[in-house]
Amino acid sequence: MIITILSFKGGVGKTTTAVHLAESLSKRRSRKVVLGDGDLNRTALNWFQRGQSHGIDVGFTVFDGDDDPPHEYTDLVIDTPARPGDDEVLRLAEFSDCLVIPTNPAPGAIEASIGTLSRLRSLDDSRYRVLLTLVPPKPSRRGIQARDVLKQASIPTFKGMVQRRDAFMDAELEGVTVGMLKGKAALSASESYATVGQELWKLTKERR
Amino acid sequence: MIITILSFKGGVGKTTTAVHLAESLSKRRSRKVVLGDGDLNRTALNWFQRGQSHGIDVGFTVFDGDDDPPHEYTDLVIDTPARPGDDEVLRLAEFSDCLVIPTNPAPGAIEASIGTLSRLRSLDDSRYRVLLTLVPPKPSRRGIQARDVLKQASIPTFKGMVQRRDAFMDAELEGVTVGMLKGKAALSASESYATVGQELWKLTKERR
Amino acid sequence: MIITILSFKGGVGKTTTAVHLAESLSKRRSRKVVLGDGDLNRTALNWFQRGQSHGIDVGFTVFDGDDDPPHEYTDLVIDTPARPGDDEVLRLAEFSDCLVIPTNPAPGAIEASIGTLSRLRSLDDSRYRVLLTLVPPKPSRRGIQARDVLKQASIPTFKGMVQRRDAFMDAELEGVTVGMLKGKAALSASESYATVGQELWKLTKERR
Amino acid sequence: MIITILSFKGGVGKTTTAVHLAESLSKRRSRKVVLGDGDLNRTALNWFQRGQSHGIDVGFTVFDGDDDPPHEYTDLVIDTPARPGDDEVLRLAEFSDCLVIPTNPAPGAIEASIGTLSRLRSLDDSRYRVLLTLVPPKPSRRGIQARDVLKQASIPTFKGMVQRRDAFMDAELEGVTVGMLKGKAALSASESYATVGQELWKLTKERR
DNA sequence: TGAGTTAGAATGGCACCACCCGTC
DNA sequence: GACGGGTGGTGCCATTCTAACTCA
Repeated sequence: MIITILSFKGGVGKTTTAVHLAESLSKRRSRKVVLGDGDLNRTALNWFQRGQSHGIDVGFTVFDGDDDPPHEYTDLVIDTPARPGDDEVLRLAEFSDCLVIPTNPAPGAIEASIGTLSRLRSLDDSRYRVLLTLVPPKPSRRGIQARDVLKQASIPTFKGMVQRRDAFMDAELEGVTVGMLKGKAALSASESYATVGQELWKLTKERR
Repeated sequence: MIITILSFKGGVGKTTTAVHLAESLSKRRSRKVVLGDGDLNRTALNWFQRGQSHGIDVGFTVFDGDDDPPHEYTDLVIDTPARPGDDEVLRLAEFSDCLVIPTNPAPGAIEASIGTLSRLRSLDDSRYRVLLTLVPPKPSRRGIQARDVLKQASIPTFKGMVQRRDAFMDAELEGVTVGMLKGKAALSASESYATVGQELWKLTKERR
Repeated sequence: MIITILSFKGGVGKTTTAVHLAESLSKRRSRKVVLGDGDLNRTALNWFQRGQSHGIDVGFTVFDGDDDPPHEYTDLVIDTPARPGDDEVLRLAEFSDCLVIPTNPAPGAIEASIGTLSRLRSLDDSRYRVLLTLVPPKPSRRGIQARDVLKQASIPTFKGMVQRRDAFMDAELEGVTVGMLKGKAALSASESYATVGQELWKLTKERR
Repeated sequence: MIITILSFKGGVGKTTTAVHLAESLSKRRSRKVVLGDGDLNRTALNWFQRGQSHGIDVGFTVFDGDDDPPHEYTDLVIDTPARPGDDEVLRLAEFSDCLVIPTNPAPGAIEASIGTLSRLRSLDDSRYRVLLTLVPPKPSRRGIQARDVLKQASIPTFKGMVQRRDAFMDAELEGVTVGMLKGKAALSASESYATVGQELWKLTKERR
């Protein structure tokens, strides 16, 4: 299975999403997951470089997107560079079982996603999902409002949203996934991606 | 005076910084400020397109970075596309009175800034400043820690930091600057950029 | 008042003693204390260099022992290089109100102190004191045994002893004194030097 | 084979390391080990002077570093005076099969080692190893943290670390090595140096 | 419109428990 | 083998700040 993560704006948690969806997949029975880091900053590679020095195993393999992938895997998660062109998006959609498009609730990011995705009407709705990330905690309704705006533009979204949490920064700093950190906040953060991973799993069921 | 806003990662508040520093400059006596939107998403243009329909004047002019600037101005603020190359940074520094480099406290953004800036040792320290943006509110020490890390890498930073606040999203949504919104939060947000603007003004004093 | 810290072996807490006795003195009313770092590694200077970057004031001034001391002070604490010769010890004793000789309970350190000090019979007993440092915690009797051995050689010691504690490493790492750290351990560590400082104050009473 | 023990700070267990590595070597088949005491306090000579009166044989010979070594030996361990200069270190490295640099986890000692060793970039990495000594027992993470710091400065360390134990003082007091004492603590202490001795043996394999 | 209230996030302080060392 | 002490980890509470809601 091939999952491609892309976004039309930077800083929306693209690499965080790639890493944690890869982890979510790798926890399923007899799945060998590899994560291809195609980001220009090589954020995912840097992420786990910090952890490898502490001898930590995350359950999946990260490789440079410019290199060939490892020989054997069941699932490939691709972290793409930001701002792909329209044809590039269509090509990636053709190539992948599902496009995951993380977007934070900022007007600019939402607008960029809507602008591009409503232009690409040839995209199959079951082939992609927008994931709301960096959502402010609960008294704020930014997340729900953003999802409403996307729904009104008939753009499919994940039901699950990922809250904005310092634990994600901690995880990146330590070179691990949030699930490997201790504490209530980390657990909650981990669960949010687990939920999204489950949605993704169901969505791609018939294509496996 | 020419102020160039650049960043090595997306989603760190580059356009927000450009807009509010332009506003801060435009409030000084007999200054005519123009903001050149060079961002690939044209975020700044979209921002004020929303406001213009409400007949709002923000005190400065925004123009497409691919076009020529308006004929008369005293200060030019440039919002650049993300991820400039090393030579591009040096060229912009040569061209500008000051580079402003917004960075959020996430490890990836800090690392990208340090990586590039410590490589460019030919950069004059008085020619650029890193601005910490999207800083979590006070119980969190992420902002101070990030500034310490930058200081340790002997990278000059603005003393003032910009907190993460929903008011900035509101402002973008309304097509105005935060200073035009009501409420305590908006006032505080506006003041943080005013402080940075003052630092910037002092910094570029001798070059005016 | 001039207090000179010397030792006949390295790694017995000489700089730690100098720093915390300087602090103890500086807490007395209207005392201006300066600490001269004569150690070859400049440990005391490095110590507070770490703290100064955080804008911390320790209540006394540290200066390079090769330079002239600051103009105005009431008390001068000198951290000397290790292993002074016999004549050097006598010269320092002449020059100072009190020699403080930190020694840990290891056989080699005790032996070195006894060897040198019992050779220097011309030393006035009120002019110097051995301070037992890095003493293992209470079930261990190393500290008391060491003090007995010194007493048997009729070498004057401080009644107070300084326990071995991780808090001292923490303080050095943070560039502060233990009294500035939080926690029960740090408080206890701070009190032990306060006690020694009080003994030292009484001892040098008639010479002030 | 020539093993040189040196350190940039005093009181880090230099002589203890020299003695126990000499013992470790002397236990190998058909090895005649001599230990040259170059320390200014002649700690090693004093150490075994205490034991010789009890008619104890430690398996290797200790001689004064200012004298000529005994005529026949296969391995020479040298206990040097503290704080060698840069050129002295290079000369000793040239002269020896391996430099062993004991360092305790105190900030000052670690810093001194890093400062000197990272300056001497001409040193062959296979020619020296830092040995962490006097490491606090297990709940404390000082040892591991210190090793991480050294690793980050790309300074090679022994994998084995030597814990801080009263048994080492007992051994020095009795004039024997820890392996000759009874009790669980002494056994554990002995094993830690045996492990380091094994690492050292493998490291110098090709040079023998 | 403005003040007070509420929920949630994040840090700091605190007590409690586990592990290990050294003595009896 | 039992006990006292140091160190680190965990869980709990208090504090501070944000954003939304409510009431006058």
